[in-house]
Amino acid sequence: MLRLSKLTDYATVILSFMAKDKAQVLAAMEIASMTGIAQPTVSKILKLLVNANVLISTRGAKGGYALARMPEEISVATVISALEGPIALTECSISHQGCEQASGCDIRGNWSLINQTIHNALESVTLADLIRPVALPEEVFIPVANIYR
Amino acid sequence: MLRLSKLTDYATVILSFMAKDKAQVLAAMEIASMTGIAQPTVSKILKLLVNANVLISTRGAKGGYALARMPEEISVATVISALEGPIALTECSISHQGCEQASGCDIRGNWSLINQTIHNALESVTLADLIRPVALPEEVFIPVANIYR
DNA sequence: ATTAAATAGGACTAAAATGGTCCTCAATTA
DNA sequence: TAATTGAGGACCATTTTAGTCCTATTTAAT
Repeated sequence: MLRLSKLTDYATVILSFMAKDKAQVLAAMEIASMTGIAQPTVSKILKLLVNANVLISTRGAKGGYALARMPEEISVATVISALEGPIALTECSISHQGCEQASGCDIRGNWSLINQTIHNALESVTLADLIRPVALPEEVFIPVANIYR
Repeated sequence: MLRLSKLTDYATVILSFMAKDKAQVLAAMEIASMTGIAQPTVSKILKLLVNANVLISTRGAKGGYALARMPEEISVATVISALEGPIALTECSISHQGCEQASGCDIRGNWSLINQTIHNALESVTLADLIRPVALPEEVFIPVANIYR
């Protein structure tokens, strides 16, 4: 489905919450209770975001997590790769190693163009964009079956 | 990793092969031996592509599969959704049903913009583009660890 | 100093998705 | 009628993902 993992989805919810909250430092437990996501899961996600330099953590009592920079400076691409690793549609996009043996492999080189396009799209959207309220048009409910045609 | 499934990857290889081959109709077994992909797997993929109206099948002796239309008319988006279902990064992109209870859900509406962008990117690339030989720059080998930064 | 509150790091388990194979039925040609 | 080929779906093994938990480390407050 070319879909994001659940954890990535949670991460955007958590980050959006943090970006909107005026408090600078929030403990994992606070975030968990505010977002309704289980605390161990929240902690797991926060750790990954710290490793990716999206968040800064403070240990010890009164510790917690804070955004490492302004929401405008945090792209969706960064968040996705923090949770899921590099954004690459095919294995070949990471490295062409060992692809030469497949008879159709020369074709796949063109995937890099597609990858680049998608990466650019995700890079251009920031956390600030995500929290900006959009007037969504009236929701139209479409049964999933219909989407498959 | 936001990556395509292996089957989708195979599908592009198979379709590229078919687009380049002058024969109009190819049996699953022929395709399997030419591409090096196991025959049962090839069959599975071909069936999915028929259901998505990307291929046309002919049963019986001398039967096989042929492209339903010109390579220029077959988008990568079509191929991906044939194999993996609708292209939607988040569940909410398919339907917002039941999202209202989450405190951060109003944020996710903006995902639809991202989805649209990516969908457009994939829609704009066709099978014809995939088989067009590209002069790929000298491959630079980057250890995966470095990509994670 | 000691205690309590937090994060860091990683092991572990259960559930879900994926990849891959196989079997039976239907259609077509020779 | 026999041989060839696709249709459809069941099935299983493997991998991935989600989620939890445990132990160590760090810091603040008393």
